Amino acid sequence: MTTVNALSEIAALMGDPARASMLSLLMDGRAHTASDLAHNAGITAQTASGHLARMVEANLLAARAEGRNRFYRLASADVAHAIESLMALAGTRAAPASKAAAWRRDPDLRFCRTCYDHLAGQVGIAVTDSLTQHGHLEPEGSRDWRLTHSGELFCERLGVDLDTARRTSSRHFARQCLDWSERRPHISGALGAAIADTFFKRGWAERLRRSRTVRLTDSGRRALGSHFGATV
Amino acid sequence: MTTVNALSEIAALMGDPARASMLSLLMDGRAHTASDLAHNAGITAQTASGHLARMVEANLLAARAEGRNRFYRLASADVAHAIESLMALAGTRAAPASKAAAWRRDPDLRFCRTCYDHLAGQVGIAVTDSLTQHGHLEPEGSRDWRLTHSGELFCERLGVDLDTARRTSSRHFARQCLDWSERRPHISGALGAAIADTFFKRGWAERLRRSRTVRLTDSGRRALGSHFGATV
DNA sequence: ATTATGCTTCGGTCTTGGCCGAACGATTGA
DNA sequence: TCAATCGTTCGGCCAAGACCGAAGCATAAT
Repeated sequence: MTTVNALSEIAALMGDPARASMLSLLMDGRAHTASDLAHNAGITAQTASGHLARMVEANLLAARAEGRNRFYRLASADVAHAIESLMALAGTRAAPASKAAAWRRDPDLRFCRTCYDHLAGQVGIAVTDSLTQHGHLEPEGSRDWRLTHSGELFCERLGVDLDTARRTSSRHFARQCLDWSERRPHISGALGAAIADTFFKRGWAERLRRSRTVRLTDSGRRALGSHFGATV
Repeated sequence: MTTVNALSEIAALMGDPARASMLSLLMDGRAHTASDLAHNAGITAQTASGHLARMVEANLLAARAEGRNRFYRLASADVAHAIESLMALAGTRAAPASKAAAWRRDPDLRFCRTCYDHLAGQVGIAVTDSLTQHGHLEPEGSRDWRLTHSGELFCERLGVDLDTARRTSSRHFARQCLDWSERRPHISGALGAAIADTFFKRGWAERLRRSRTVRLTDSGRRALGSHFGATV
């Protein structure tokens, strides 16, 4: 039964503190240089290089060379989701007053963050809820959404790049992603990423330096009200 | 940021081959004795005892003493689902002709297996589909099902112990669980477990020795036709 | 009582693998 | 061409932890 080995190999890769630190940083969905990841994990470049090579080998990460830099990112949304599921599990540990669960109570992280490449937290839920309540989005099956005709018009009015989103055929267009802090689904997939892009491009939200936390700007707060009819 | 430590600690626990082997065995949803788990993992009882204690400490497992035996089981369905997500990730490894992915092609496992404590695979999907198509079950939200009035009558006629299922209030009653082989949701939660129980009690299905594989008996095949209007 | 079985704790061995210093290759800029 | 930067490979050091033998403590069977 090789299923056991496969499980332990993948888990062992995630089980090293240095590698887990790198994976956590990469959970923001962006690509980071090797030295960036090394510094963040508190190890030297040589050591990091070995870790990164092993994770690329195991298809957890993808690497892209650019000049003398080398950028690493999570290999797929599946990897991100597996990491999220482990984090959620870690959060439910019984240890009373466990410090390990402190991050789950981080109010900024619960308010707005990136989940791989789309918006999550209260803001992600607010956007998703607004779209469904206005009939722009409908659940389709148990894991997808369907963008209605009115939804297409709404997105175009907002400046969401639907064409590019549709063109990435290798990827689910509109996916339901379970939000660990809100315990409800928000929108992910190519459409979710395109919507998040719009938020960043129009200055409604900005990523924080070294974390998944996203700050909603004042204009973003206004936009949520005027475009989505939501207050957060 | 302690989220990193939490992630690496949980993953490291799953990352040891012996522990992964135990977890895999426990994925059948049943409780196993310490010696059973030790033998299955190919290690001595002392070593296994240490592993088990650590996993209980981390709330991955729950232990129950019975006579001079000690039974261990997965602590929650969440643990089972996290393991499934890692296994799914391991299955998508690029390695061409990888032996690690062989188990994903096991036809018996795809046909019928236990997923923690309910039925999965083609049979699990067939049961779920039949219930929804006859209006006994309706999707509720993105992660649950609702048992309709006709569904209650149907279950009672079948001999499903709805009272007990309802009484386990600590648990979701009817949950959608994504089937990795069929890529569609089947029914889990207390109701899913009660339905699986019925299949075993009435001799429609039987668990195989040391695996998650479930064999559908001849009477089970007939029952699927007569009660559920399904052929598999 | 005595013996057998299941499980655990303790102590010690040994392998695995993470880590860094040093050296090297590749790319960019002066 | 020379220097600076980023990344990698190599070699050796070292600690974490997986493993087992021996012993102890329950519970159950005779």
